[in-house]
Amino acid sequence: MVTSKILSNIARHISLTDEETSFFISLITCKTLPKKSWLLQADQECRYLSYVHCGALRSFYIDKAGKESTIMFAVSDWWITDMHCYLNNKPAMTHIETLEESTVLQINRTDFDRLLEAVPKFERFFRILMQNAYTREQLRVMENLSSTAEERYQSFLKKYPQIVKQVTQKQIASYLGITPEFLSALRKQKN
Amino acid sequence: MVTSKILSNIARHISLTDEETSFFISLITCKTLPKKSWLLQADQECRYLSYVHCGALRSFYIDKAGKESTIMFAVSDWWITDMHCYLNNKPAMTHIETLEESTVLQINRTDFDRLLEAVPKFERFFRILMQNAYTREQLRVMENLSSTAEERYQSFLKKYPQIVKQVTQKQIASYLGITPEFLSALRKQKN
DNA sequence: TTAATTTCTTAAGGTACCTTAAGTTCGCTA
DNA sequence: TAGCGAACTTAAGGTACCTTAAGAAATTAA
Repeated sequence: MVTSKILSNIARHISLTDEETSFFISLITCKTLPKKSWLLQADQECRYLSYVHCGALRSFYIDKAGKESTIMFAVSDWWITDMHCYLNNKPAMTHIETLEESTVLQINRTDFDRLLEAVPKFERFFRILMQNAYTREQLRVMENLSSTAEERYQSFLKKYPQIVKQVTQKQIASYLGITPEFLSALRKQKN
Repeated sequence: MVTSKILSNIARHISLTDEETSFFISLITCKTLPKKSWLLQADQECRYLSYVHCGALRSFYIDKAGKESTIMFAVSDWWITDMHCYLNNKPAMTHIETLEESTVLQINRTDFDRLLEAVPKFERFFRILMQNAYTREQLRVMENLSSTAEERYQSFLKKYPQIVKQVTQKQIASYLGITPEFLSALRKQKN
């Protein structure tokens, strides 16, 4: 199992002893999924918080009308789950699919609690992770409220140049909250 | 200074010793602001994280075109700040105004760090606070992407019945991302 | 390589929501 | 208690973005 990447992700915010490191590693499991497979489906129990070692994933919501809305993309070194349902033990509201072959390191809910209890430093780590996730979502809400589709698209290109390379326009459109047809029209008029 | 409310807010997630409690209290300051005053203005340094003891506040963003977008409302027992700028010591992007006379308990950035260092239990407290804020924002993004204005308005009424009583329709409209005129039209057709 | 599938594009017609502007009601302050 | 400014309403005309449908291009499967 490849753990150096996840350990340096963690080391960005907290320092672990060797013992703490091995304990953490004992709690995570590695999973490799082929392209276009499910990491999670709506209504399933959301068992895992996943760190993306490599690959690309997308979480999305399907409303009653059947329309997909992309909640987030996760590429190498990102964390992904249906956070609300993972933390509150509720059936998942979202789907998570692989966009290419992906390897993830996972921790289940019980072990997550054990980890926080045994190594309180992880409270700090996840506080910072949640903090960043919160402010990122808040900025996204602000942008959705105050910008046009064109501006949001330009901002997405600028903010996530790596993701742009790994996902389709249809998926970007559903992240921006517009139709693929309209995104296509926007792209045409700019170039 | 009235501290029982903020202490039971904290006690919902962590238990403090008497000593920890007094240390925490030594770090917070109390401020009462009249109606229609500023807790924060854009471009100012964002010094404080504020707990709303009583009253009602609103944080909002003003874009280049001068349009206001409401980011959040905070009534009694909520926490509010420009989180991104508070945590990263950047000039505020948002404004926070009182909608009525309000009393807030505040902690400045330096003391926030001292608190987390001296009483690591607060890492847990703020992890949970950030977690909840994150999942709330994520649900809002989902709703903004997948629902009509009418649906978002109904959902707002249901989710925040207390807030509805304390804010104007113009402010609700700017939270939903629609014009007050359109909100007025929506309300007409339903009743 | 071809066939099948999916993505991307184009275009015409439609709708949700906006802008402007005016009138009405509400809530302050004099 | 009147008068002023803000909030709310109404309505007409406008625009950003959607829906549908079809064809072209790219990707995948065989």
